[in-house]
Amino acid sequence: MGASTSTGQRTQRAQRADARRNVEAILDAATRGLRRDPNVSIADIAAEAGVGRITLYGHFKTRADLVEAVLARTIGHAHAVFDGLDLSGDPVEALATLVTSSWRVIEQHRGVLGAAARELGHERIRDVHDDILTRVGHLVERGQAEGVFRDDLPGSWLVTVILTLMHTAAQDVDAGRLAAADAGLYLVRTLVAALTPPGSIVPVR
Amino acid sequence: MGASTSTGQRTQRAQRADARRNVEAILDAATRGLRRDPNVSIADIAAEAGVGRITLYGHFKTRADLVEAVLARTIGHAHAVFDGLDLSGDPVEALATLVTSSWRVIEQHRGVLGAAARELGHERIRDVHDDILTRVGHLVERGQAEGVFRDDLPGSWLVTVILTLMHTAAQDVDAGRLAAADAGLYLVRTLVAALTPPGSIVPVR
DNA sequence: GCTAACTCGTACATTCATGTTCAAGTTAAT
DNA sequence: ATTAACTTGAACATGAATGTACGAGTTAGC
Repeated sequence: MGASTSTGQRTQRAQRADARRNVEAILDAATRGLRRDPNVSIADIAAEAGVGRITLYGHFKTRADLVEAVLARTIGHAHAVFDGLDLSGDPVEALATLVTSSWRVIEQHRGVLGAAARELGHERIRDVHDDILTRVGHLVERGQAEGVFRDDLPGSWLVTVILTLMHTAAQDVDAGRLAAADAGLYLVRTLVAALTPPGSIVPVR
Repeated sequence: MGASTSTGQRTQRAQRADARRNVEAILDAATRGLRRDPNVSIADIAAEAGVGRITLYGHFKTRADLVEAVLARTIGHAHAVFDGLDLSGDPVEALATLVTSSWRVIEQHRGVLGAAARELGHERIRDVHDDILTRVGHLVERGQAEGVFRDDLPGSWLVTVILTLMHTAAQDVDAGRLAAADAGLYLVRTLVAALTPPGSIVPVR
């Protein structure tokens, strides 16, 4: 990471507390800024973080370094959320759990990934994005195999529908068009219905 | 429009054929470029249109003029498609008609709107976007009133779901992840199921 | 054939963003 | 109290994009 080194790299004292606070503030500001506008300037990020541009450059050598750090942190968050999910058992319940727990993370994830792709190239993010696709894909396949999810449409399309609507719900919440408290419920109802096999009854939730 | 004047503005002959061809080529290139990257440069647009940058500036005084022209043309196309749709009768069939006929237009529309919003401001596009929202909204309301669309979710959310998935399907087609021939069918199946009231059977299509 | 519309590359001015350098003040940690 | 880590604005260099100006060649339409 482009930020100042930890004790491991120098045999002196660890990074100062105000430096650590500033690094987090910069990463927070960069995350918000990049999702809003992938071309957000370094000056704007620094201003929103409440630090000088020079200070930002003290922690991140280049813009690409900063974006890389944002990407790494975002991926870490996403993995933390997904690793904590129990997606075994009834696929419909697992889908509800997945959707309710991760719609926020998905939106951050895709927003940052989009910005990072422009900055760092698609290669850098392909493998990390695939991880989430794979997890959701396995759930969809399991549901299709058990006959509780429709199999007249390919799993890849259903995965796209799931991720896209989670992203959309989060954007609507950010835009004030949807209450955060409603997002999970709306998503679960919409997606469970969308995945219900033709000829079957849409579950009441 | 920022392009060269028609006969109406000067009492000389109409715009030359090669000039009209170039204007269309520029608008086509700008539409593609803006959807790909809202910050696409004037130089790139001109190159893709196969004209000189100076020629482009001969037809459009500024970048904002060009974006405005792209917006106007895109809106015109969308209206032409929507005006030609018969959305009366069975709401489920009407939804299928809407989706099958306009997923391509929706993607163009939203891509250009997004780019135009950054360039021209959100005010300029609010009223044009509302028209399509209104038409889709009326269909959703009719379906809810007739009991064939779920009413445990607000119409505004269902409209968002419809438009978002059409946009997504078109993006997947552009990206090669989805065959164009499959897009309409996948969308219809997914959306009809998503809108089926809980406790009802998902229609087989 | 004539002529005005149309086209063009190069050069230029301006603006903005990135990244670097400088000296010096502030402050966290010992 | 000390000191090294951390912070800072201004100035600067570089590159990229927008928009303008120039003279001149091309061509569509009459």
